[in-house]
Amino acid sequence: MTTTTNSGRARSREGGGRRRARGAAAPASERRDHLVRLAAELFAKKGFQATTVREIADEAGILSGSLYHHFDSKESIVDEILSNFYTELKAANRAAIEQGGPDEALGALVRIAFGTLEPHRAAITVLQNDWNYLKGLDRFAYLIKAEEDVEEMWITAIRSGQDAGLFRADLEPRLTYRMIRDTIWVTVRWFHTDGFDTEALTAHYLNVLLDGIHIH
Amino acid sequence: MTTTTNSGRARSREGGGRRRARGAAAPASERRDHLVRLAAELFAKKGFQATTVREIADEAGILSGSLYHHFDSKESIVDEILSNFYTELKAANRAAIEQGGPDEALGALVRIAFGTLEPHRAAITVLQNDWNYLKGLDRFAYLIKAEEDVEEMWITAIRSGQDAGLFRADLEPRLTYRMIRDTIWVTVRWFHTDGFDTEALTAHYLNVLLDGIHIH
Amino acid sequence: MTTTTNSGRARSREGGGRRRARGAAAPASERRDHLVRLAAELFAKKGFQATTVREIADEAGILSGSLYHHFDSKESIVDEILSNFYTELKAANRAAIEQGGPDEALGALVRIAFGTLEPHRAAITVLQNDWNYLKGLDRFAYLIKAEEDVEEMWITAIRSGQDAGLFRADLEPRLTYRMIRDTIWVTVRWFHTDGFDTEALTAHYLNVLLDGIHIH
Amino acid sequence: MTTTTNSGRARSREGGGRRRARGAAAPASERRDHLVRLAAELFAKKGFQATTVREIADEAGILSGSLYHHFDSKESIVDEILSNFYTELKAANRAAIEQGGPDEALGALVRIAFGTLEPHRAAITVLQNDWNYLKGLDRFAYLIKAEEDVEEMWITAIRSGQDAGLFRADLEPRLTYRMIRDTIWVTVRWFHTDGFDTEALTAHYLNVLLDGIHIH
DNA sequence: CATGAATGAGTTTTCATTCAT
DNA sequence: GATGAATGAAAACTCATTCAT
Repeated sequence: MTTTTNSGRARSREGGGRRRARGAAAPASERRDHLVRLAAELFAKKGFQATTVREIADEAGILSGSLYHHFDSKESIVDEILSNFYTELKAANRAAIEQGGPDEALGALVRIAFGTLEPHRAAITVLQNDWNYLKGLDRFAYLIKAEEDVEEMWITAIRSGQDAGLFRADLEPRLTYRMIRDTIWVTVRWFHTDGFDTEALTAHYLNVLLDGIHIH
Repeated sequence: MTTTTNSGRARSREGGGRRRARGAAAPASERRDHLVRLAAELFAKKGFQATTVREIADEAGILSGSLYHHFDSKESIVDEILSNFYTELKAANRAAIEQGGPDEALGALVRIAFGTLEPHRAAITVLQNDWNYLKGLDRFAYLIKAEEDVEEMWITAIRSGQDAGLFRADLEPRLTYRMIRDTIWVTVRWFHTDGFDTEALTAHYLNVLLDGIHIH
Repeated sequence: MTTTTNSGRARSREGGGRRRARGAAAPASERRDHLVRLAAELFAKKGFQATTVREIADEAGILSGSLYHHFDSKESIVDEILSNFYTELKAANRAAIEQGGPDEALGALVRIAFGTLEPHRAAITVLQNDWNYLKGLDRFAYLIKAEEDVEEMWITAIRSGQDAGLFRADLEPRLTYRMIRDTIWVTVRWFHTDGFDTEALTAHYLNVLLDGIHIH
Repeated sequence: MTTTTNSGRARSREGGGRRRARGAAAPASERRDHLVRLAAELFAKKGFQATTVREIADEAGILSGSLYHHFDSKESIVDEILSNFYTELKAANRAAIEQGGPDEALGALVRIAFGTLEPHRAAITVLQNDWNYLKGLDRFAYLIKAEEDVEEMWITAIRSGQDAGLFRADLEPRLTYRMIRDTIWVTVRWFHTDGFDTEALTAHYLNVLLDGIHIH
């Protein structure tokens, strides 16, 4: 159930290749991490497909071929970005739901979700914009599993709140989760550029989500 | 304020081309409409960039070159899809806000938004997934204007509700609009596949949005 | 057991692609056949890997990218060459072993093998020189099967000769087949260039093979 | 007639390089020999072109760049493999043809040829599979000469047998040599893997070659 | 001796688009 | 309207080789 990075496997030439089959995760190095970060920015800004490896290399001040010293493929770069994101998200969520009552748990999940917006802006953006394309590639099948794991945690938290009589019983948990998740993550498209700060945004959302638009 | 289709203008090689000049709306024909619909499905499923004209042609049972008897370019196909959507949406919204109080108006806007999900599933999907790319193209600048027009209608409705003491005054109208719009449209990714029906979905959303998750 | 051409399947982008999935064999056309023949010459002369698609295109007087209008990949070109060869060889062999006694059958098999040298010089050359590389690719696994089919025909013929008391019983059929086959095909490397004609070569080989070097 | 290793000469960029000039045989070392052996295995398994220096380095547990402390180039590795082979083969052949009559001489040449199959499996495999490519490189011109020397020895032996009335006079010596040589060496492709042992194989071949398939 | 990073020139492949028939 | 063939520009990727540390 460990969402290990896929980086490094699935070489095309099916014959003999072996190249970094051992451990699992790619051989982290400072240089490599730096390149991943540069690529992430570009992927977020222009989209995965629309970003060329040349652009990534240009950004790093090297030639495009030189990128392949560090990565197997363009896909393996985005793989690293996305798997990092899910690894962190799952760990944070797991810690969150083990403490406090349903209200605290749900609040924590929401806050974590908002909290990922900045550090993982690129990953979330890519997930929003390019998932439709990436999901078609075998290599990213594991992300579907990761997302399901996250969903389960939310649903559990929502159910607890309903059982405790805190949350409305007529809410369909899965639907509610998706609504909240998408509502939060979709803001990645504009919250940053338009000068809202995360704190205010989080507060606003929690407010509306928990208490509605109507005046009671 | 007429958002005319852009089809046919702004050819990249502006040199010799002539082909249906003067913004005259594209020559509608059954065959053409059919092709647009096939393309829309593919754009929605695989993304605009990832869909090749060959795939569109394949789907139609013709060769890719033959598509160019009907369209100037691949872009002009998606243009048609998107402009149709905005034309309809704006018309519907305009009609909606001219009737009833703020509560009815907002409810109508929400219902219209949900109502576009099925007939314009492809357009909305493309807008979600490929907008980041498309917005970079001059030809689609008019869509930014269209979206702003829509935003204005929503904001007006929300402000009316606040002024009437119906909606909470602490809500930032623009933020609230985006939150609602994104929340609704982002469902295009799963509402269809996972067996929820539009009616139930709309009700659920309105419920949560207007009255919150908490029990009052 | 049909050695169908592999051309056209195994597209890389595993997602949605379909492109010519129907029938099986690629859509034959004169142009296409011509290109295959040009490529075959080059593959034979320089080896599969050492021949670039640019060279093939140059030979045809088109640009390298234009080749992909006709073929999926460089591999699919060589696939066509090799599968054609085995299809013909198997058909000819099958017809041969159904007539006459073991002596005639073996003679016919040898003659067929020699007979392929000229029309299928390229295929045999590629098989000699590049098989080591090609066999590593999944796409060519079917050739292993084809070769086994051929082997079986020979072994059956040899066994019949032994059972009939015509051929020496101490000969290991499989070993003998391979020795003969390789002996014949390996000549593809020089018989052509050095001015031997097929007739004389065949006679010489049959002579030595059947009656040995020694004087009796 | 000394077949000196070519290692080190004929660098492609003849401009600035200097590195171990003057045909002086390469500096043998245990480490170096080990690397050559590893490379030989890979060349035999995958072909010269298809084997990357990275794979060789991987096999040795070092980085590809480090290989260049031991070798000038990838070509110089295969050069070492091939020249070793021919040096040994010629020496052995020379010794063989100086003793006994034509029958013994031819038998000895055949036995030597078979005897090289195991210790020089890689060299012979490369010669079979990659010669077509390598022969195009200036650096390997000397191998053509070496092969001609070997051919001459065989032809001399065969002619002696014919002159002595032992071998059939109608056999063309050069053709016969090539047939025998290729017949033997081509087995390098399967004799090893399929469980035949050299002894049995040699006996079988000599048997068939000298006395034919027919019963006399 | 080895590493780690990079070069540079090449390779195969992709695909929207054009156009004579 | 459609075909079939091609263009052309760019894409991802490969890999032997170099070299400062």
